Amino acid sequence: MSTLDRIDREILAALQNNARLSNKELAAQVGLAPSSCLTRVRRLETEGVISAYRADLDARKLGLGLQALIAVQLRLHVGEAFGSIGDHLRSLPETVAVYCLGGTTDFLVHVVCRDTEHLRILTIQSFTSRPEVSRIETSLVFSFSRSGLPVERGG
Amino acid sequence: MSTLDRIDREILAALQNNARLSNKELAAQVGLAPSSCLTRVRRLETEGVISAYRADLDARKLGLGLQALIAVQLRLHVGEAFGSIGDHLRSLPETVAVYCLGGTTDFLVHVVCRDTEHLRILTIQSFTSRPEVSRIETSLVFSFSRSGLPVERGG
DNA sequence: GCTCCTTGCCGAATTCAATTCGATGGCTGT
DNA sequence: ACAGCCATCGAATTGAATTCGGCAAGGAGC
Repeated sequence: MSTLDRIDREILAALQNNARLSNKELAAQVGLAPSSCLTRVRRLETEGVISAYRADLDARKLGLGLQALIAVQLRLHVGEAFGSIGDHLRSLPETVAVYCLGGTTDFLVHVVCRDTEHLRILTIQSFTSRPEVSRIETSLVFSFSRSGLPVERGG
Repeated sequence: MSTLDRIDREILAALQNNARLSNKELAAQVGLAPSSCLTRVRRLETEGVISAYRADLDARKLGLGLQALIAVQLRLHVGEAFGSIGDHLRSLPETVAVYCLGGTTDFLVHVVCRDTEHLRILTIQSFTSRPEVSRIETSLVFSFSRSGLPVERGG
């Protein structure tokens, strides 16, 4: 796997900002011919530097106006169940992100809900009732913003 | 703004999964003619249901092998500085996501770093040294996974 | 019940982009 | 200096995006 030069990084920055940029426009932005640009994008894809292209949706416009972070602490003796509870948390439809952490909190789960009642039922049914779970702490998310990875000078 | 029907939701699910799906393929998946499908996608974009298209990059392949969550607690009397510290946190190149929370933790910041030394300097220079910040707590992120919003039956 | 109007769909025609491929020029190592 | 390698280019081709006119279904008003 080759190293990323300045143009690669410009490509990554541009696609991180707008994944639907046409190859022609992208090529113009980075100063390459479309064919050369396409070659680089393909390489970045196959090497896994670009892992996916995703559309970001507005949760509120989907009727999901409530977001929360749920900190999960497991019982001490459930080391072997670590993976399965992680899979469970990831598989919930309300789950947007799962962090597996070091420290007293084992998992931090970002969930979206319709309303507080939905959240209440979710915490009870999918978190507290699990035997591996020792305790949870739910925090309301007032706002959430995400940005891309820093692509300039990565090493 | 109109309500989302079953086909809209199929479009959203498909684009959430692969934002670079061609309009032709997308149309085939949802059972519409390409022209009709394009009309719907345009509507979802202008209405803001689709807020962005982003390329997901592999942090490790960019030389960013260390991720952390930094919980930030502000001093009691800095209500007016809430916005500015939030902007500061969001503007850091290492920042991937910022949660503004209710509870004892005011902000939770997801950062990516090259290594532990990078993280150490980041926490000191960009977090602890800020006057608005009362205390921080840094947790290592062992793994992180993100999924799309639930698009079927939104509420 | 009829008609008008709106809305969403289709498919052909057109425009434009993606992709392929052979040729060119620079770099590396010998 | 020479040979081999690699990334680039640009023309040609393929294929997709986009536009547009017409059609059919559904609802409102009469």
